[in-house]
Amino acid sequence: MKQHETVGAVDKSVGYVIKQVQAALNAAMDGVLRPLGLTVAQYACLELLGQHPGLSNSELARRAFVTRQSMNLVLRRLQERGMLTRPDQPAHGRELPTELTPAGRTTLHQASVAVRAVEQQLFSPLSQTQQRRLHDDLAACVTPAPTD
Amino acid sequence: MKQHETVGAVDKSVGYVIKQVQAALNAAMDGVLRPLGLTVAQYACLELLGQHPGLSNSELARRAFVTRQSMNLVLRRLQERGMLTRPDQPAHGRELPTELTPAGRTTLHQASVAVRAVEQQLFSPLSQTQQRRLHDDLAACVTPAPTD
DNA sequence: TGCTTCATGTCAGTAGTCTGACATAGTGTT
DNA sequence: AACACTATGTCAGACTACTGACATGAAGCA
Repeated sequence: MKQHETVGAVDKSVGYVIKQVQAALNAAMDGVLRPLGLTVAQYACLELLGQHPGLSNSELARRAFVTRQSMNLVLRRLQERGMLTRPDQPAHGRELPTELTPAGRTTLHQASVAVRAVEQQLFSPLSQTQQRRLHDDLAACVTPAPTD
Repeated sequence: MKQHETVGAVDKSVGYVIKQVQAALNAAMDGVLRPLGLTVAQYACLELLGQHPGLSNSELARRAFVTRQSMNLVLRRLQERGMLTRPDQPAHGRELPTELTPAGRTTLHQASVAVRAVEQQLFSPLSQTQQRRLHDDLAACVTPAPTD
């Protein structure tokens, strides 16, 4: 309704724009994953396991930016659906290394293709060079210090 | 534990790095806002109202990237704590324009200072020029088309 | 005027995530 | 060997956010 408002300070904030892009990406991912019967968290779990087989619950949680308890539920749901397997006995400590089943790999492939397309479309306003620069700038903010 | 793994594909994804930075920012904001008795969503609501007084519930929800229902609860909590006021009768349609109270403005000021410091610290690895470039690149992905 | 369409505010139910807590296994220190 | 410390998996409860639905007010059109 009020389009005549001048651009406020939040729009100048990098944090706000990051949240904006992240929200758009999340909504778009949800749109393509829902028909596949997957939530964004479940997809993240499958993608991580596809690239790093044998990750434990805690490690998956860290890399998906959720708590162990949340990831535990995600794993349980996916295991019930036969998309992954966990050993009954811990191999090393208390860790239960998780592996994808063939069914999980199939679902992951479909989801991965769809998500990749969504991401590509979202960042299409940027050139390949700009996208790489964007990636590196963001990565520099989360890597502690390039002291080595 | 497994540090010898080569960097996987998700780390090359722009979407993943965005999620990573957003998670770090959210955690850091939560850390400084919790002592003030505010959630991130409540802070976002106050900040939006501080910069755009009189926004309606729906408009606040859109700008904070949550649903109307969620923002409705946020407003109710903040109103109970005397930080904002809503008219009993809608002025125009069904919109109830919200305004900050002096108490709300005071709390907002403290929170705003803290959040600004957090953000500044998170993006400190980047120069001012790089931060502006980062902002513009991200903004280009959410603005439909610069055809005009 | 009457009808359609859309947006807003709100209620109820559901699902997902978080916090707090506990037992267990490995590591390091004395 | 004994202890403290850390990390993992898991259970229970509370909280937050979302989906679905409804009534109301405004705007557009026949």
